[in-house]
Amino acid sequence: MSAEVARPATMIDVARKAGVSYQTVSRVVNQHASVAPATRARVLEAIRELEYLPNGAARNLVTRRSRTVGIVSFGTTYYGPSQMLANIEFSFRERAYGLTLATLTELGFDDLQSAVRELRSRSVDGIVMIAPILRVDVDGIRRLCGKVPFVMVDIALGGRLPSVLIDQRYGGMLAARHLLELGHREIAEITGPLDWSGAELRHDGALAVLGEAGLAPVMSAAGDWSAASGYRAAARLLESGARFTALLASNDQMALGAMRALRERGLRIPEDVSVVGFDDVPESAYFEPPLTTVRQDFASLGRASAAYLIDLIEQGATPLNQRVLSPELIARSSTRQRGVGTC
Amino acid sequence: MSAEVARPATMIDVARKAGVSYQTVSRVVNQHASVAPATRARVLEAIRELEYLPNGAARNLVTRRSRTVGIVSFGTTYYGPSQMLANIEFSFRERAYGLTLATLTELGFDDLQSAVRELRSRSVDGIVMIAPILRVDVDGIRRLCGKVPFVMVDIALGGRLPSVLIDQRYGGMLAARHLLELGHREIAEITGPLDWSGAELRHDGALAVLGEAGLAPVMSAAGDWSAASGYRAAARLLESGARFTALLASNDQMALGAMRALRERGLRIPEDVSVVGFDDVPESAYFEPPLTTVRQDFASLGRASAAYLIDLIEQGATPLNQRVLSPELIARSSTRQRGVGTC
DNA sequence: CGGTATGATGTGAGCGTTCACAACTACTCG
DNA sequence: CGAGTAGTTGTGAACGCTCACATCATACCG
Repeated sequence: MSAEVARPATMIDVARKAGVSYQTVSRVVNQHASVAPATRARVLEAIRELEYLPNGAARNLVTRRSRTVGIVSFGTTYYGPSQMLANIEFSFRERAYGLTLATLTELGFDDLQSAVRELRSRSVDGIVMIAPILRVDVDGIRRLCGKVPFVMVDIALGGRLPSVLIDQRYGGMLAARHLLELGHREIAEITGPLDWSGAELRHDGALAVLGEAGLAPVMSAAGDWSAASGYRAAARLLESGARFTALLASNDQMALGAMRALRERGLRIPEDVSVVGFDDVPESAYFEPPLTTVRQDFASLGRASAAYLIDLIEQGATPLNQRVLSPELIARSSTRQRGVGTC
Repeated sequence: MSAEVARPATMIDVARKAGVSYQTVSRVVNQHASVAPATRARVLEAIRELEYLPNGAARNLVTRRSRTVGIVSFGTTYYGPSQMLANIEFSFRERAYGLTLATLTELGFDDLQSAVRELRSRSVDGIVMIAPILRVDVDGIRRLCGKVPFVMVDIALGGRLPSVLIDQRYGGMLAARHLLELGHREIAEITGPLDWSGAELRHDGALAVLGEAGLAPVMSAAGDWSAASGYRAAARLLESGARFTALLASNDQMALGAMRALRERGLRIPEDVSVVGFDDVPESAYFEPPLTTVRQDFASLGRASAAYLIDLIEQGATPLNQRVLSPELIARSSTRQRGVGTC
């Protein structure tokens, strides 16, 4: 009998239909106790008939909470960031938090600032930053977030801000140590773009381990994470005339590109050159040859980040700290004892 | 002199500070014309000092718009979905739309329904569904979305719902035709999980082309998109004793896994077996050998989806239709004329 | 059986904004 | 010089919900 209204049904419409007050409807919707079973049933029926959907904006306005977290991310077309995003997202969903995205187009503080502002104006309950920027203005970020709890992902800040990360410096060390243990002394390196903190840290770790052994990379070239850039970097390395028996690539894609470049010059892997990657993308076990690499467990990272932020949101202040996960060396066939040819 | 308040500043605080009415502040914030330059300056100054941030919830409540679109996605750890998500996201950001995510954990209508409900209660202005589900309940989805405009991405519905897609069936045809042109007659196939519409369509396209030539795949095995599953599928193919000179894989990762399995059995690519992939992941040019594949242009797909949905949001009803992009065959070294050995 | 705890429901107010409208300048022009 | 007009500012109401409190009935206790 009632005319089909253009507006979506409101709580008052439901209340009228069910013959109760709007407050009772609110109680049913929010699963409050003290609603008589019969009343609840009547209300639920009205909700169904009117296709009532609670208006989140109104609710946020009055409660000042949204059960939504904001994610600031960067470079989500790359494997690492996209995996972090997907896993973090999944973990929040499990805990019934909604997600709002703010992707940066470049790695600068200005972009970061407007992203955080936007998220805050959407009244998120917390913020996750997957922003692998190198120079972090610790106080700037704290000021930016104000009272909104936040967690930095994948960035080493020595506990100066709440953060969850995989120790990439250690990963770089693992890779370098592996090559040293195999007897390599002439080691070349393909780094990622050095304004990414991950790239810097991996490089740093490798450098430290080589340094301890009184060594240094025979040469270093920077790529942009892509296989194509790995190919070009390796080509540059070879053309420079540098001699090396092992190559450290800062991610698996660049390692793949580099292996192709090496092979095209008639170098065999691992007989002539050992190659180590980073990330352990699911494909790397199927490369030719299967790639020795450093695994990063993005699923655990996602879970840990979500758990940490939810703690911050729901328990309030915790002692400021960082949670660190360790990467792991996965030895496959792209590395071998120095100077040992095919059997 | 004023006490530092716990609450974030509101429009009224700003108004008081600037000695104007809240409405004037609103005008400044929303860049309305007819505000005297001097007043505007005073207001902006007050905003800066109080670190005022507009409350999005309040704004949404009264305007019934949020300049936010919801994205329903699935399988964002996979290459295709993650690229679609990243590119769609980027395109919306360019047009100053915020994004809210709802990821499905499984491909069912129930999950889809609760995802859409959640997005609607967050009062999104529109919805993008990257849900490569096979069976789509067209009316169900239309009912679910109600008055909220939406666009389906990457799913062929024959124009029954607004959709943007890459013609994957045609992609399957391209791959198969390429192999036929090279003289192959015994063709095996590794499909994706057949409850993904993309997997089904690629398979379908290939089947159609082979059928026209009076052929059919000598054997078919299903994978789950991963390189590991491609490896296992190829192993199954080989163990079955089936003879084939070419292999059609439904994505590049499975092709990679398959190539490894073939090589382990002593088969050379492309001399003994030609292999075609699908997607053209950036790495596939660096596989061993570089992979012939079917390219999908996810950036264009993202742009087209965003543009379409924004049209729908801002212009209102357009003639129901679908926008179709064509994939493209990228011939590399993993395919070759049948029966022509190494030179 | 009066008084009190308990459960179920309703009422008023306010969250921070925008919209529609009103009102007040100061200027222009015949 | 008075009417008209454009530009600038202010006022009241409403958006849909939750919170704090008030109210009412029912049950329980000695």
